[in-house]
Amino acid sequence: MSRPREFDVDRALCQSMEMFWTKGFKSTSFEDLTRTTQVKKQSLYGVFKDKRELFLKALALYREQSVAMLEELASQEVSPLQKLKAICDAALYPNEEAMRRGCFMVNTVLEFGADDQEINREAELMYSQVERILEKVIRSGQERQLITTRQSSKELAAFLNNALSGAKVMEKSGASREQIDEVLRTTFALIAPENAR
Amino acid sequence: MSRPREFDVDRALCQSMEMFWTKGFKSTSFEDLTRTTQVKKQSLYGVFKDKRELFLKALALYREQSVAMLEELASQEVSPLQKLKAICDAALYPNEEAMRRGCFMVNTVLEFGADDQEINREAELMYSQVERILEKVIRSGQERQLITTRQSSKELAAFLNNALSGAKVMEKSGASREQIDEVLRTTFALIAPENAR
DNA sequence: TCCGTTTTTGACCACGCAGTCAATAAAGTA
DNA sequence: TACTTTATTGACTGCGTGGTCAAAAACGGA
Repeated sequence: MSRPREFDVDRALCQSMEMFWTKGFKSTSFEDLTRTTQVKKQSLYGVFKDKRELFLKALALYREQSVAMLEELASQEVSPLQKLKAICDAALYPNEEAMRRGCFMVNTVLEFGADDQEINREAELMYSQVERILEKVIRSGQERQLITTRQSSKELAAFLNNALSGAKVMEKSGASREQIDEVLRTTFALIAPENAR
Repeated sequence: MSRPREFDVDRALCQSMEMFWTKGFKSTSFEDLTRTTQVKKQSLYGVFKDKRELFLKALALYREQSVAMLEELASQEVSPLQKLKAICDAALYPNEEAMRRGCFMVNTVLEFGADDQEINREAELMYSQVERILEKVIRSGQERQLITTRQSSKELAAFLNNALSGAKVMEKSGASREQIDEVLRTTFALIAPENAR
């Protein structure tokens, strides 16, 4: 009936995500996108309304991938504290380049600010999903008496998530992994003074 | 000898800082700057080499002002824990608009990323100055047995500073003050379980 | 083989941007 | 008052940008 599309939309979206993650929204030009995706401008516009829609789709993809990775880790058969540590590691260092790029969601929230509702809806979604995962693991740690501070699992999850945000800022500002890990060690030591190794 | 300058450089720098703080580097156009400062383009160029130099000066000014404010708070005659709380409050809510703008330094680090050495030198300077202040207060809290966790003052200062970074991200992402304060309460409760009210 | 539909392609446009130029104005000095 | 020096002013420039247009190409169906 008609000419079929020659490029893989998911692939292009994924590559665009990498680009936006690395350079941010404003600093990524459409030419950057056509170069990395090898898809011509008009073909992208045929699928995505404009640069912003492509960005929002890329951001949602990032959230889905990240949350899926953390959920996977939370379902492993290790102790709750080890799970928490693994989740933090994965959130901060999901792959090789992440140290330079930081967290796409944090970068984005900071770039767009408090006024952009669509962006902030996405960010809140990620925050709540990550906190839900953290809370579940923390609760199981409390049930096994590994975490005995008097705070609720919800409070601790929000607290830990916040510490992660801070670490993601450090990451982007070029702090060494050792510096970041020291902060994280302190954080864990405060949550589980007896059992944080 | 020659015609004297008509505008106040410090005043223009301060106004530029507000602008950059609100909109970031890339999103602030030179026209934004000439409008808020009421100084014509060429006059600004007469004092500052280019937009970037003006930005760097504004960033340094922000750091100086912020650190001075925190130092002032640290020298008040109240208990160390109250001091810490006051410092955190001042770091997060230095004035009315800060909730929307977040922290200029965190915003900047996230905008420029790990590659910009000049920016990161400035950020590291602020980090180290703030941590030095925090550490001093924490140490006095330890000496008075108000803080009895086993971590060193240096570790706790880095940890607290990191929690502040996280809170600054929440701030910029439009979280409510109540949400932020809850995280901060948890943070203080973990540092000083007995004495954090 | 021809037609209708949709993708592809590259040229194109209007705009906002940082930074520059050259003419003019204003001060101090002699 | 004339001269030197610097600040001011507004017009200008070149570039990169997101987004559009219209022609050409490729496919499926008849």
